[in-house]
Amino acid sequence: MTSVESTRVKPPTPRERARTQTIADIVRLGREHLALHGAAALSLRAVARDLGVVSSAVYRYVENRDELLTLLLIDGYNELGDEVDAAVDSVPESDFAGQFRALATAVRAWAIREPASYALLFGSPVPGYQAPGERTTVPGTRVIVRLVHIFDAAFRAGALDAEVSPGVVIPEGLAADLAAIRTEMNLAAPDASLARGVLVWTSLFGAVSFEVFGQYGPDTFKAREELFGHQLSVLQGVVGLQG
Amino acid sequence: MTSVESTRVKPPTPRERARTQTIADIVRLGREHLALHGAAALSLRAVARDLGVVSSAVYRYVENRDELLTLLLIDGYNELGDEVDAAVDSVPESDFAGQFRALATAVRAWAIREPASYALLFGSPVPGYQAPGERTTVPGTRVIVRLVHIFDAAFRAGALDAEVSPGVVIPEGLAADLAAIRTEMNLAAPDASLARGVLVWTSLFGAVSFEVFGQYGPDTFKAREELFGHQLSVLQGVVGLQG
DNA sequence: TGTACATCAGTGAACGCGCGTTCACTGATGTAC
DNA sequence: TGTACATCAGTGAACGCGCGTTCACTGATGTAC
Repeated sequence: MTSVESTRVKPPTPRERARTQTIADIVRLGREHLALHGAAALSLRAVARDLGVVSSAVYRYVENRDELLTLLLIDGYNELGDEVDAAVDSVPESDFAGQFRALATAVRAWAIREPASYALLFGSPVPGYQAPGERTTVPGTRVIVRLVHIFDAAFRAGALDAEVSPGVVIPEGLAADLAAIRTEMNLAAPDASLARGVLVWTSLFGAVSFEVFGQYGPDTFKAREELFGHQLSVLQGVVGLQG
Repeated sequence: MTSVESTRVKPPTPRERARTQTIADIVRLGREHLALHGAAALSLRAVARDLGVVSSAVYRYVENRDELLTLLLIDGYNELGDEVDAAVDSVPESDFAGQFRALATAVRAWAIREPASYALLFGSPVPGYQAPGERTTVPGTRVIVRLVHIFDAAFRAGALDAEVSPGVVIPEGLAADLAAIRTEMNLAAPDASLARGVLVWTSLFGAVSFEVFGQYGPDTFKAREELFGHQLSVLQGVVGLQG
C-alpha cells in the first residue's frame, strides 16, 4: 500500500494539521461540556456552538454522539494513565510502597481536578452507550496494570509479605480466575497476594469515588487528605507491602 | 389545631387513598424509567404517559422534576435500608462478623437487583440536581449508621481487635474528625477502629460499584460471589473483627 | 336527607426550548498533468 | 508554472422528536348547612 508509506514519509499538509487540531478542539470542548453538564447531557450541537461552527459541521470529524463519548473516554483514560505513570516513575524502583502511594495519590488528584471525566470513567454507566472494547480496553486498564506490576515486582524482590493472614482461604473458582490473570499478565505473586491486590484496587477507587461523588457529606470529614493517607497505609498492610 | 387532630382520627377519604396510591404509582413508574434510561433522562412526561394521564396532571402530585428525583432517592435509600436491616436482624446479636457479612451481602444483592437505583444513590451525581439534605440525610445514612453500630457493639463486647496494626498512626486532623463522629454517634471504639471502619465502608461500596458499574470487564472475574466473599473476609481482618 | 358551594383531579392547548441527523449546496484547498 | 479536476470543510435549511412548565377549563368528589 503506497498510500500508507507516503503518509508516513510526507509531512502533514496544512489541511491535515487543521483537521488534527479541530478534532483536538472538539475533544477539549467536549470535556468542558462534560464538566458543566454531565455525560448524559453531552451534545454535538453544544460542542459545535462552542467551536463556532454550524451543528452539521462536526459530522465531518465525528461519526455521531457515541463516538464523541468514546473519544472523551479514551482521552480521560490516557490523561489519567500519563499522570499515574509520571508519578510512579518519579519514585525509586526499589521503593514499592512509595510507588503504590504515588499511584494512588495521582489517581485521587486527577479525580478531584477532573470530577466529570472521573465520573465518565468510573461512575454510573451512560445509559444507552456501550464503550467499544477494542478501542478502550488498552487505555482503560493502564492504572490497574501498573498497580499489579508494582505488587508483582515487590513480590519478586521479596518485599511483599504473602502470609499476611494465613487463615483466609481462596475458594476454587476465584483461584481459577486468578490463575488466568497470572498467566495472561505473566505474574509471579501467589493467589493470596493477587486477591488482596484486587481488593486494594477496588478499595482505592471506592475511597476516591466516595470523596469525588460527595458521599462523605459536606461536614463529616474535614481532613480528607489525612483520611486518604491513612487509608493508603492500611491498604499497604492489607496487601503486605512493607515500608 | 383541630384539622391536624381530625386527620389523625378520621380514616382517609377515598380521595386521599387515591392520592396516596397515585403518588406510589408515580414513584414506581419513575423507578422503571430510571432502570431503562438513567437518571439524567428521567422525565415527568414519560411518567405521565406510563400513568395513562396527560403530562400536566402529574404536577398535581409532584412539584417538578427535581422533586421526583428526590422521591426516588428517598425510596431507594429506604428500600436498601429495610433490606439491610432485615438481613442484619436475622443474625444473632452476638455474631458481629455474621452481621457485618449479612449487611454487606444485602447491599450487594440489592445493588445487583436494582442497578439504576444504586447508580442514583452511589454513582455519579446527577448534573444540576442537589439533594435536599433535610429530607435525604436520615434515609441516606441508614447503612453506614448500622455498620458503625455493628463495629461499636463488637468493640464493647470485646470482639474487636483494636490493635490490628499498631504501627499506623492517626494524624491530628483525622483524629479530630473521628472524635466528632464518636461524640455525635455516642461510640466507644478508639480512633484506630473508627478509621478502619471508614475504610471498610468505602471498600465495601467500592467493590459493589466496580461490579455493578462493569469495571471488572466482561470476562476477568467469573467467580464474583467468591471474590466478594473473599473481600469481606479480608475486610473483616482489616477492622479486627473476629469470626 | 337535600341542596349550595368549595375543593380537587385531570384535560388539552400552548410556550419556547434543545436535540441528533440528513442533505444539497458553495467555496476553498490540494493534486495531477 | 499554469490549468482542470477532485477533495474536503463548512453552510443553512429542514425533518421529527421529546422535554418542562403554565394556564384556563370541565366535571367529579367532598363538605357545610
